[in-house]
Amino acid sequence: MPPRTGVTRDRVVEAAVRVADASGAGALTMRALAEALGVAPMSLYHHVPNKEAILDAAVDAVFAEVDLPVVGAPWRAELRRRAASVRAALVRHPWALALMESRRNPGPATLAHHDAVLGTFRAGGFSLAATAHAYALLDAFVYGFALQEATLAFRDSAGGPGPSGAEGRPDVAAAADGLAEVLGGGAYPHLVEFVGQHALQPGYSFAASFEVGLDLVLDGLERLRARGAG
Amino acid sequence: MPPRTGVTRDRVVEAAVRVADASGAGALTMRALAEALGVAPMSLYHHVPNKEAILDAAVDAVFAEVDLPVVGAPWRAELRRRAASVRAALVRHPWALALMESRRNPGPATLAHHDAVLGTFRAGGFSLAATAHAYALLDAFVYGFALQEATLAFRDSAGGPGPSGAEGRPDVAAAADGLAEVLGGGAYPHLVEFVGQHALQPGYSFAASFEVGLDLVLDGLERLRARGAG
DNA sequence: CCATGTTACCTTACTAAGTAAGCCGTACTT
DNA sequence: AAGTACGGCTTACTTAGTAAGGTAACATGG
Repeated sequence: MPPRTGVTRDRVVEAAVRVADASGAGALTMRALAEALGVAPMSLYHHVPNKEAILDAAVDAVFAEVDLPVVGAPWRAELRRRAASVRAALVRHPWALALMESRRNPGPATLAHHDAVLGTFRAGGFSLAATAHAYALLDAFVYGFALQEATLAFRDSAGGPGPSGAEGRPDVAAAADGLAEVLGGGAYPHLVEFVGQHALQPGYSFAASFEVGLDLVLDGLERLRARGAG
Repeated sequence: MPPRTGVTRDRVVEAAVRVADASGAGALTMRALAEALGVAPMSLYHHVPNKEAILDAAVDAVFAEVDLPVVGAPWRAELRRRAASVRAALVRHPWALALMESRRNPGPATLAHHDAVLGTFRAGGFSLAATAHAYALLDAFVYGFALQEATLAFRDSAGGPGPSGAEGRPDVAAAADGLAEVLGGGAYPHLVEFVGQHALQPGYSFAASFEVGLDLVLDGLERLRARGAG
């Protein structure tokens, strides 16, 4: 059914991102990918050496979506924007984070990304040593936050019109119930307080902590920079 | 050759951790696990419903290794110790982080862990809202840092008297060579500067950034706490 | 204009992994 | 002593990655 307009490496990667977005990383099989392209499974191997290469390229495609900081512009604003952009990309493509961890071969977009960030730090007055610490801290925060969001996320079904078996269930409720059993006993009092009095309250949003944390991190970087320069 | 002393659920989990530690998450198959226990693959299913449950339990086992903060003791020192302990556990069990992301059922050790951290924040004077932001930031940093370490996967020291098997291979050199090809062209100048002038320099250690980042984060938490209280 | 090669795709089949189904011996209960 | 439940075994089905090799359409050079 799909285009059939001839498969290319780029089309394979594009389809891989689409399939993973729609149905999760688990659904990203060579067969599913082939079907999405209207082609037999083994045909993919004429454009890509193996699945690993597809995953490498898919991760790089996600990096390519990130809004790069402008080297030389005020570092704090640039890196703030880029941090939000990275997080947004990882929210759009929740499967990417898990893959990044296992990828060993950075693609061109990934390298360009690192280069821009490093350049922004350096142009902003960070020493090499300070840049190392700063980059480690900033990305630890961004990736770690995204990791937590991914862990909290119950989105296992994504509303694609897939022909796969029905999967939509009250997962949230189920999880909450599951916890309720355990929590009832009086163990974990602080957890109960936190969940009951805060996390399950109407206005609560985990995502709101991103801005707060990011600003604290950027404050820390500024002090690190000042310290290094002094 | 293994014990053969009768399989139990705990033995299965213990063996799962051992296998994953020794050969990575990819090597953790039901068949490999069965062999490690001197048993046929299907025998495992008499003690565990499925592989998912084993992974859930393995993750919980890692949490069980973490040095919990003492609720009521000075929060900064307690949470500093706990952060280092979490990182150490994730370095000992590099496969755990990837699993955590996909686990949906926290075990008792995991719940106790969260409870202790939340309690430490609360007893330290953090409001519920501040606790939410603080916990998100702190764990984003810890997990994100561990994620980066896993990605870099060089584990540069840690210095403990670990009896773990020898692992030294020219992985670093290989990766560096791979990059060198690409970097040669003059693209990525900041990356070249950083790697050449800093990261590949003798004394460099990525792990050293953990302490620096952690202290900056804790400083931030202190300001968050003061702000919330004022 | 045909033989030859190249490209892009296909069919078959092998291997590894998770696990459903059901058999069997041992040991403890009654 | 007989029954029964437990713990382990064997078999076999399903899904996934991919090795091996086949084929049709088009390009090219003699």
